[in-house]
Amino acid sequence: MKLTEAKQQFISSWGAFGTHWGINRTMAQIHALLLVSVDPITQDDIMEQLTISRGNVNMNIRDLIGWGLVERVIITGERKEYFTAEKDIWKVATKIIKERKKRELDPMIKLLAQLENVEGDKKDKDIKQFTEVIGGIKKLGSQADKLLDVMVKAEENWFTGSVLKIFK
Amino acid sequence: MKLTEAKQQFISSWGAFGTHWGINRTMAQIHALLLVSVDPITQDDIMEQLTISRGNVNMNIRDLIGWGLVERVIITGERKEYFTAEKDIWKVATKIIKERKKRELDPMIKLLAQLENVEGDKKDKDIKQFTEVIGGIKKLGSQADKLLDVMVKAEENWFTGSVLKIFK
DNA sequence: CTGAATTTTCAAAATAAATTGAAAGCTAAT
DNA sequence: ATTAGCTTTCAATTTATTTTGAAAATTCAG
Repeated sequence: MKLTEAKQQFISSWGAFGTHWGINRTMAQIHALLLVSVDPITQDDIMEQLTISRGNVNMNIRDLIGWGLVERVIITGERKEYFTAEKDIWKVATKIIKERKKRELDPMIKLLAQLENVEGDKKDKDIKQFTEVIGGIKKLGSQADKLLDVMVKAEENWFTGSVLKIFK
Repeated sequence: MKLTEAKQQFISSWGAFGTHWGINRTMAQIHALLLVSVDPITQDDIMEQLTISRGNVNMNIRDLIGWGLVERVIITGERKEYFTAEKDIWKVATKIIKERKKRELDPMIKLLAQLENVEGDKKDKDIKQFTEVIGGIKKLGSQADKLLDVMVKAEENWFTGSVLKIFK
């Protein structure tokens, strides 16, 4: 496979994968394009390469910047803004984990904690089952939360090493 | 908060969370309803409680069964089918992990492996950067894959224990 | 300050995804 | 073999999400 074809394939597949994870297809594609672009590129470059509108590029780029995955680059002498993506995949992963944890996992745990305090007789069959299920999810969520915290703070080789160690 | 209100809250929030993870809102709500229902319930019960159509319930229930999260229950003497959800959250989590790994992570790693074999001079700047990025994602994906494999095979207390151990 | 270049916004349009409901398909009892 | 009771399917509709593109806002050079 040729490089151009491979890049194209990567961009389109990355977009498809994104949709399975609650990520907008175009955002994932823009991210993919920036990942495989050696030098910073402009909004016009992105519009052209992915054949999407200016507004679309602009909104998604800002989202990606919000996720800390892309940043603006000022090129002296140039009027236009250039963009570049973080290429270190471990950093990309930790940023995504950190952000999703904050946006989704943390609020969920908070909600579950509230639901656990349902009023009524704790010995009642229905209440018992409800608090057990909610408590179980909360516990699992908190555990995952802690694990992800450790991962985010750790170095990539910690991840690699620990996993391999588990296998002996 | 009263039990009925808490259940309602859980169902609607669980549905909302689902959408952030690429899961259809209604499927998540049906799952939530089954999680907090002590006894098995019928399609009609679900239709009524969530005010959704028969077809919708049927399709999503079948999907949930496909994920191994819900199962049919035959109640002797009853003509209707009843449904019940796995209540052990650890089992729920491992089933979801196993299934998403198979459906999404594994194919992604396979694709990346193909893209790594892009033809051309490995010293070429563009090719080098491309294979580095793809290789990095593949490595991270494989590592995650292995970690998830271990988790799925392990017991819940392994997860809890290991995490706590990391904290010393 | 002026205006050309560029970025941002957002209502409207297009597209994609979820939902309905009625018809068709089963199944089990008689 | 018939049929009532229940389940499944899927084309049509509704709803939700994404995308567009032109206008407004911003930026910066002269």
